[in-house]
Amino acid sequence: MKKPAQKPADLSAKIAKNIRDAIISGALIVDERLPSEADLSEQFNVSRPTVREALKRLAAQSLIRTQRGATGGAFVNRISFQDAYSQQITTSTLLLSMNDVSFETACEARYTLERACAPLSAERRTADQIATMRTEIFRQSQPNLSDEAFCASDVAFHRALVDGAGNPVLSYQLAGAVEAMQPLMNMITFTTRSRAAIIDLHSKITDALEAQDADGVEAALTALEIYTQKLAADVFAKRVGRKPQ
Amino acid sequence: MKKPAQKPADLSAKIAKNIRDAIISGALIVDERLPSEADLSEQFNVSRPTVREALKRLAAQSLIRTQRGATGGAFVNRISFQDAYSQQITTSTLLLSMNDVSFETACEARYTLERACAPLSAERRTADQIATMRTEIFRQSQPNLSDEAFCASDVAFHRALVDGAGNPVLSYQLAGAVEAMQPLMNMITFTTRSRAAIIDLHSKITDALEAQDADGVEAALTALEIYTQKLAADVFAKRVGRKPQ
DNA sequence: GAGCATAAATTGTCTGACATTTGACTGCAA
DNA sequence: TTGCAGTCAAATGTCAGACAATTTATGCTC
Repeated sequence: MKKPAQKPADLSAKIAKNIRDAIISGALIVDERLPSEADLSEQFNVSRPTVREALKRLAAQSLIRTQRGATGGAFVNRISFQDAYSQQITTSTLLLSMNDVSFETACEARYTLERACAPLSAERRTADQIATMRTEIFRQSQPNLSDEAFCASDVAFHRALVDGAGNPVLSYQLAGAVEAMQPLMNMITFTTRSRAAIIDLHSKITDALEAQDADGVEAALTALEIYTQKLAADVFAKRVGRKPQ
Repeated sequence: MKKPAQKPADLSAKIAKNIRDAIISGALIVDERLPSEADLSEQFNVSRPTVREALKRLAAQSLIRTQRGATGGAFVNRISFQDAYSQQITTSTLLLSMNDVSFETACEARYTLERACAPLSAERRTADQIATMRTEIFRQSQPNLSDEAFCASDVAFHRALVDGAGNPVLSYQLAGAVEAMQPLMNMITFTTRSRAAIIDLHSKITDALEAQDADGVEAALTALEIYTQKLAADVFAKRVGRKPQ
């Protein structure tokens, strides 16, 4: 007996929620194999395509992975920091670009969070991280560097600073804040003069970090925030001047 | 002419990536309608179920929404802070529970980020937020409160503190850090004595915030972090004592 | 012109089939 | 017994076609 006229109301979303809750609650543990698609379609009394749509939703959140073949199937995925990074960056980037978040607000959030890392980084930074920062500073000083490349190097510099805190949870949380700012930063055209100012502040930050001077790092970060805000304000003022509407 | 033997290699993932990139790059703007599933299946030369799997992946990330009916279809979704919150909390919670992140590390990250908000909150907190915090403190002082309810109130208290900074980006970033801690916090059994100590510190925080004393807020938060870490250490010590392995 | 019935477009779901992949099994030979 | 090759089976990946449900637009009637 078939039931062709069931209750069409986003069944795949319901099934996805059901399985997701099982994973979050711990009823399904890491690396555990889910029933096969055929079994699931029987359990939930839906067709296999519907089950598959549900599984794809979960796969999009990195909650499961699938594997073909005889011993294949869907397995509960251990979410890696890398997975979480990239997801958060995607979400944060779109959130900023779609919601008319002002440069000012995003910039303030970013530097506020980054300053929070200063004490820990000053205490724990490794020689490798200092070296990375100095490498990026050198790269930033190359005159023929494009604005995009300059921004990318800037991100790498700040990530090294954050990673210096030696706390993966902190690094993860800040990855979104720092990287999501990049598209906004890319709107700024960096002149030779402004690059020099930024590089100078980057050097101050690195020096203070090497000297384990937390207050010095914070002060330089604050100066960098103020300078960045000023640059952005100039850009926007010019745009308004050129295009009143 | 059919091509039954194409190139089976996660077509739905490729299509999803294709559309996702178009959204991120701005080629598809908010509220723009995607082609119908039939059109997409023709464009990408795949079947409709495959297209649907791709769309469900995007829906799981809140990148699109779908609507049935004559003028229905898939539309680029404006990601709300609410959407971003819940996604980030899910990811952060699982990240912590699946990766053996120590209580110590997570707690340090959380309070580090929270302290970062202190200066801004001290400056901008509204009367409403102060009132919310005092309400939660009162709730926490009820003797018959369950541990879970106590933790939930704790989260609400700290969210009010963070929201006091008046920066939605900051609130969004910290939501993950604060809420993801809750399952870890729930492992702690709060005695009457420890609740009293926490409530006392919460009061100190609120008082300092009301007085716009940023240093006072930071100091109280640090004290709270130290006390929380001590509570957790005691719990773990007891467990090890009871269960040697 | 207003109201109602119908049509059309689109997503949601089902069914059945085939392709592909990959581990396991079986049987044979050394 | 061991090693190897071929076959098989289970599972996911994909396709095709169909029907159901929903929502809007259209046209017809009064």
